[in-house]
Amino acid sequence: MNKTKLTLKDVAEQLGVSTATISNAFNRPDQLSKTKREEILAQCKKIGYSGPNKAAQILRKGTSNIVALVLADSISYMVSDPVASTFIKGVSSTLQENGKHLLLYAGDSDSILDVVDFVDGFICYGQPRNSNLVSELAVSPKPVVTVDFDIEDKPSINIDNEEAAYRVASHALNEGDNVAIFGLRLIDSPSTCRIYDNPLIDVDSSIAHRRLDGYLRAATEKSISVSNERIWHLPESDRHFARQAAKEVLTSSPRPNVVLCMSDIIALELLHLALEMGIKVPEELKITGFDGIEEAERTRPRLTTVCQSSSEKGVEATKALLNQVTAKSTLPFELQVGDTV
Amino acid sequence: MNKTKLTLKDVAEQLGVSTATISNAFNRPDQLSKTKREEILAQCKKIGYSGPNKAAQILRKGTSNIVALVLADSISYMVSDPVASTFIKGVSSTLQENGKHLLLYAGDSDSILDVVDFVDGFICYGQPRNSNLVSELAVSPKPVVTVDFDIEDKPSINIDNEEAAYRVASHALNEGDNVAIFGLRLIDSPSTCRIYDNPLIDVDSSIAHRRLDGYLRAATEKSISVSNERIWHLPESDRHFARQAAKEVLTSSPRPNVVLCMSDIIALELLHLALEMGIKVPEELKITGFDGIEEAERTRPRLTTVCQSSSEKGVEATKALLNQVTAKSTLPFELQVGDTV
DNA sequence: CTGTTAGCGCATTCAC
DNA sequence: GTGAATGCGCTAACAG
Repeated sequence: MNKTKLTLKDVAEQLGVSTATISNAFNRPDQLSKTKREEILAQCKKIGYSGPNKAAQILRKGTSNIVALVLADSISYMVSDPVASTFIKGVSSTLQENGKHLLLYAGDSDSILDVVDFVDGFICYGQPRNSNLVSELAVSPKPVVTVDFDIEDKPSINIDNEEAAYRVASHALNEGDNVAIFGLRLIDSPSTCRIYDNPLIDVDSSIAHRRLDGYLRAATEKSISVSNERIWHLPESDRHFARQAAKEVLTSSPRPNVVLCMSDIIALELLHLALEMGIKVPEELKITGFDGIEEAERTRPRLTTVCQSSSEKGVEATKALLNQVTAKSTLPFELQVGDTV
Repeated sequence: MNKTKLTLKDVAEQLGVSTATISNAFNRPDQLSKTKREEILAQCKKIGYSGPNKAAQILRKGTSNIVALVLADSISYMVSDPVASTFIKGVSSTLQENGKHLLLYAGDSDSILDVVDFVDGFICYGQPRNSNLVSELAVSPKPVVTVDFDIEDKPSINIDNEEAAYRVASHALNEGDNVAIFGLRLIDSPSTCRIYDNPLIDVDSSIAHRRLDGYLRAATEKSISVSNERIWHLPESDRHFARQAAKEVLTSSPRPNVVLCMSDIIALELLHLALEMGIKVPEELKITGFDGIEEAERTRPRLTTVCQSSSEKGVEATKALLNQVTAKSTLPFELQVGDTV
């Protein structure tokens, strides 16, 4: 048992060969004979040398096999969100297949600078809460792939949110409907509220605004107008925020007969509260969701929603990063008709 | 705009000071005057130098601020499990507070050797599916903290699983009861089944066997015997596995009037199926869970279970790692009486 | 308080 | 196929 950790140099001395030979045995099999290589590896194993030091390799090679997944929010929040965790699944399984490691990075961190030097690239899932990260990613020397939002000149994975929202809303709406919308992060407020005349945030870049565009396009086509006091802002796709909005909307008068929700989580919360209150769905209240999470499939009545495959997004984003793809790509979505419309 | 990335040496030259001064300005404020330091930092900012290269620091200092969280299973599975994701929350928030980064590591990986050189330590949550990892962690030169299982001589965070199981079972059981148990990973099988005479796995180290001990102690005290055909094995705490076990147990004859479940997820699935089948809970069927997840609090009737704070486990494990604690510690649990017993 | 120097452990030239 | 030399970018020790 050696007390101090073996280095490549130690091993080379012990085996009576040069350091390059040991290095090649581990990294470049073509540089030496098969028998010699295997002999060396066997010897190394015997003396307890498990290969070149990774920290040194990172410096020397400039690659670490570590990919940073930058989340929109704190890790705490994202990891319990079913949509985000499904995305993480897709990323992690693809990384694992390719021998890469996953570093989880919070979107409310100050900066990516303290990892940019040693990670091989970034997957950025949703617009980070700290917009500083976006600027840093934009000029990062390491590859970046964004998902559910865009950075100029960087590859991205998206669905057509406007069209998806339009499709589900078109399915739900009829002329004369009284419509409310549960939106996500539309204005700059930490709590659930109607948007009224508050300034909208990230109108150009946020998917929430694309979805809103789609909803409103469908409404307009049916000659329905939706005023700003019928549009709720929820800071997160979270059932607690949703519950409050649901209470407000279901006790408002006149009560809307359609509520378009920007996520399944908030749609389900509304659905539950409506049923508790004895409101008939869809006869008295129609509800649409967004995402297509598993819980929505299990719930009765089944939620009408737009399915996007979050895990596939994760897979595609990871592949795009690993293969140095530079194009932006748009994934398909699917209208899923349930019982709530 | 410099095309090639600036190094500390470049900067030192440009500013006309030595490399050590630049290094000290960033790393050891006490080594130079405040004014000089601030002047240097300002200059660096101006020329676009954001600090010493982290990859080089990792090699030089031997620390990276990266902590690996080794999960029991694939990341895919763990990230959607509410108990695990709550644990991850605790870990990630504590790491973030301390400026550390989180590397997620799958328990079905081949080896920890490809990260051991550059991470600062390991938190191991549950016994990794690949037992090889346990051997490697046992001799790791980097600090290790285990949670929900033990490695000799390494600090750990646990609850008293035997006692917790005993307590909830004692609450549920009455003399003459017909008892079934839904256990986790009791035998080596990838599918739901009764354990019969199959060889039990990890009897000494697994928390599932401690819980089983507790259940059986409570049963024995009430003069109840539980045969091996009344004990189910589920490979994971997953609703799909649970559904199958639930079907089996609810259609078995004589049907048990108490089912002790080793997780809330599987208890809830059993509860749902029982209600679908028109079985009255708790009159005809009593159910206990384990963990105390949020969904169990929301569900009606409320599940009787044992609450353990997974997020606190995460916090404590992280603190133990960062503070180099060496003692094993046991966290409290709490019996949560609901409506299902 | 500041500058010089010697590695951290390795991979890659380039000669042989 | 192999071995010696250079430096990846930095920090800690030391000398001034």
